[in-house]
Parts: sequence; structure tokens; C-alpha cells
Amino acid sequence: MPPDATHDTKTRLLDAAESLLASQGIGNTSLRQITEKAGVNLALVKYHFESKDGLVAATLQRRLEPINAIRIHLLEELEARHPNGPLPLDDILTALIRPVVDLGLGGGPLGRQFLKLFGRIFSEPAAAMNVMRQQMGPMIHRFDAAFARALPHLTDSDMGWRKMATLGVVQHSLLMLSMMDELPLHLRLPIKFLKGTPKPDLVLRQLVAFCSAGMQASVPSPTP
Amino acid sequence: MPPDATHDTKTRLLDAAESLLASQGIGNTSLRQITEKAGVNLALVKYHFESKDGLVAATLQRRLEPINAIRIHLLEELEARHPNGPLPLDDILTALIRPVVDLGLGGGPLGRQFLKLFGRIFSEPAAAMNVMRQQMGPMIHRFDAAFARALPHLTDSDMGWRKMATLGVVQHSLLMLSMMDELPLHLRLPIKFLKGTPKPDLVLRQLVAFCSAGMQASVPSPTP
DNA sequence: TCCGCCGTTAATCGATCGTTTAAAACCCGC
DNA sequence: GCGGGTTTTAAACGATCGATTAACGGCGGA
Repeated sequence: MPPDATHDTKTRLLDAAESLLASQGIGNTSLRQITEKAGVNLALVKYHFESKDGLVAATLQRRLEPINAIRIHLLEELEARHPNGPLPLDDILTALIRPVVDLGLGGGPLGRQFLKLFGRIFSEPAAAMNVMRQQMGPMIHRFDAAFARALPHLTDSDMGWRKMATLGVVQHSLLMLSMMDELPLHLRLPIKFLKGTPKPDLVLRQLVAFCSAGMQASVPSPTP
Repeated sequence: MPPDATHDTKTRLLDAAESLLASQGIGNTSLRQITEKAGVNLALVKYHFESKDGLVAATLQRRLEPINAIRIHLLEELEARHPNGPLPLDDILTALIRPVVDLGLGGGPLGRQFLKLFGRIFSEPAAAMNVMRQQMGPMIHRFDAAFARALPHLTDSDMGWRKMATLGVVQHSLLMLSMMDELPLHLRLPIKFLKGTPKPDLVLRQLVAFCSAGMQASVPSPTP
């Protein structure tokens, strides 16, 4: 199976889109910028992806699908290692966080750029959020049972707050990291404590440590 | 001092901008939408705010300035209450988080909408980030000493990671909350554990509990 | 009363947007 | 090497963008 032209054009468009959407946001990136960077005719976006929204959705899906597949695979491995009883909280969090950290900091520059797009996604138009929800929904649901068994004393509401906080930690931290080597120096305020790009293992350890402690926090009393 | 026409027009533009920028993002909102909602002529944006960037900056500044002033005021109150020795970590976090929670959930609908804009800000063009940095920089720096004294065993790097994570928790959680009563039901996946809009006190307690535990987490060892 | 400034207005500028069309170029099996 | 489906191309569509211009209204001071 030779790399036929169709696949090539599609990939070139996806790569260019990923890079530009990440650095400028969806609404601020034009199809002309994308097709020019890809070295491809403007009308091919409609031909291969139907519309701009279609291209954006495909760009997100290309990365989210394998990431979430790995997450679930890691969780299943973990379950196999602990057939009975609850899973260690740190291991659950690692299964959830490691795939996206590895893609962003372990892979090439394209992965890094996608991290930024991933961090932006909640601020983008609904079309993008739809893909996100469609891809993340089943994966998150798969983790719910594991979390509930690891922290059985938490109410559904408390658990909900903490999962939301965890997602915030991961998303914001990775967004900041992915901005590091691209933003002008004077905007680096939140990450000036970093000398250079940190190793994926360090990032993972820091994020898991914070989130694990946060999820295990004692339930706050109604009024002091 | 009667409410002169100038101040009225400026306020109407700021209110309309705040609402629209929050719900659509900066790049996806046109000046024509803003001026139409404000019931004001298009050219008045240039007259009063010089440009679109100027209007956006003024919109952010109007909210960030008083919020950060209250944050610093709460911190100073706290320092006065504990003249010697470190401040309680939970109280530091409360001083940092309460003002923005109160604005977003305690005030009127405009405050709620600003929360969304605040949550989006890191994904917007550099012009918006500049205002953010300019306003947040001195405030954050003011809290650094308090955090360092409350957690003296943390290295600068560990502290940096945890402050970044804390900011992520606050920003993401408040963004999700502010989206709640505006987004279509099928997008509410991350917050479906909430029955209705939670009280500011509950939100504050949840966020402080998670972040406090996260910041106090035992320092992760280099390699297991 | 008239002048001068401030706030406002309508109208238009050139640029760029996503989308669409119709024809050209390409590739493969026959 | 011919025909038909696939892929690519150049060109244009209408719409909308931020910015700008010049003229108009009114109101206070000379």
C-alpha cells in the first residue's frame, strides 16, 4: 500500500491545521492559512473534510482517539494486576494522565502543538466541544468505577468536584507547558520557575502528586 | 455629578463586550455585535477605546483590578491576624480564591459572564493575555512570600508546579460552573453531578480543600 | 449670539473570511 | 491508449470584518 495522494493531502492538512489551530485558536485561524502551510489547494478542505468544522473535528479526533484508547488500556492492565479490591489512586491517575503527557512532551513537535489545542478546547466554539465530549465521554465513564472504589467514602458530589479539579490541573498545566517554547518571554510569568522543557516523568509525577492529594483531601465540613 | 453621556456609553459598551466576549470568545466576537447589543454606534468604539483591543483590555481591567485589590486586602488582613509565624495555608488559598468566586456566583449575571471570559483568557490572543499578566503579576507576587512561609519545605520548583496546578483548578472549575446555565444540556458532561448553581461558600470550600491538600502533598521521589 | 469642542452619526474603505463552481489534471483497469 | 472516476486547480461568490472619514447635533463660555 503506497502512500497515495489522498492520504498524503489529508495528512498534510491535518498537520498544518493542528499546528495553526493550536497556536492561534480555531476562530482566529483561516482556511487559507492552513492550506497555504500545507501546500495544498483551498478547495481541497471541502473535498476531503466537507467544511472547516469537519477539518477541525478530524484534527481533534486524530489525537484524542489513540490517547483515550491507551488510557483505557492502561486502566485494564491495572485492573488485571489488582483483580480484587480497589486500585491504588496514584495508579488510576497515572493511567489517566500519562498518555497525554507522553504525547505532548515525549513525541515530536506536532504532539506538543496538539497539547495547546487540547488546552484551548473548552474555550472554542461548540463544534469543537462536541468532538471533545464525544471522545472523552466513554473514556471518563470507564474511569468512574475505578475512582469510586478507590475513594468509597466520597459522595457523588464531592467526587464530581474533585474530578473536575483534576481535569483542570492537567489541562492548565499542560497548556502552560506547551506555551513555553513559543510565547514571548514576557508572557511566561506562570512558568518562569522552569529552566527548560521538563521530562515527561517529572511532569507526570508532579501532576499525580497534586491530584492524588487533592482527591484524598478530608471532606470539608459544611460551616466552620 | 449627573450620569453624563460619555460614562453611560462607555459602560454600555463594556457591559455588552463582557457578555459577548465571554460567551463567544474574543476572536469570534465582532465589534458590530457588541455595538448593536449596547445600542451604540460602531465608530464610538474607536472614539472611547481606540480599537477593539482597547475595548477588550478595558473590559478585562474593569473586573481584574477590584478582584486583585480585594485579594491583597484579604491577605493583609490575614497577616495582621498572624503577626508572627506562617499563615494557615487554607486561609491563604481562601484569600486568593474567594474574591473571584464571589464575583462569579454571588453577584449578578454580568459577574457570572465575566467568569467565563476569565476562564477563556489563556486561550485568547496575546493582547488579552497582556492585560491579564499586567494585572495578575503583582498580585501573585504578593502571595509568593505567604506561600513560601506556609510550605517552607518545598523547593522553588515544587512550589511552582503546585501554584500552577492551583490556578488550573480555580480557572477550570469556575469556567465549567459559568458554562452551566448557558450551554446546551448535552455538553454538560463535566458538571452533571451538580443539580443547580451551587452556593459560593460550597464552591470555595471544595476548591480550597482540593488545592490545600494538593499543595501539602508529600514531595514525589525522583524514581520509584 | 456665535464659536468651539465633545459626543455621535451614517457611510464607506480595503481586506479577508468560508464556501462554491466548473474545468483541468491525474490515475487506473480495460 | 482510451474512458471514467478520483483528485486537484483557479477563480469567483456574497458576507462580514476592523478601521476610518467627514459631517451633524448640542451645549457651555465668550
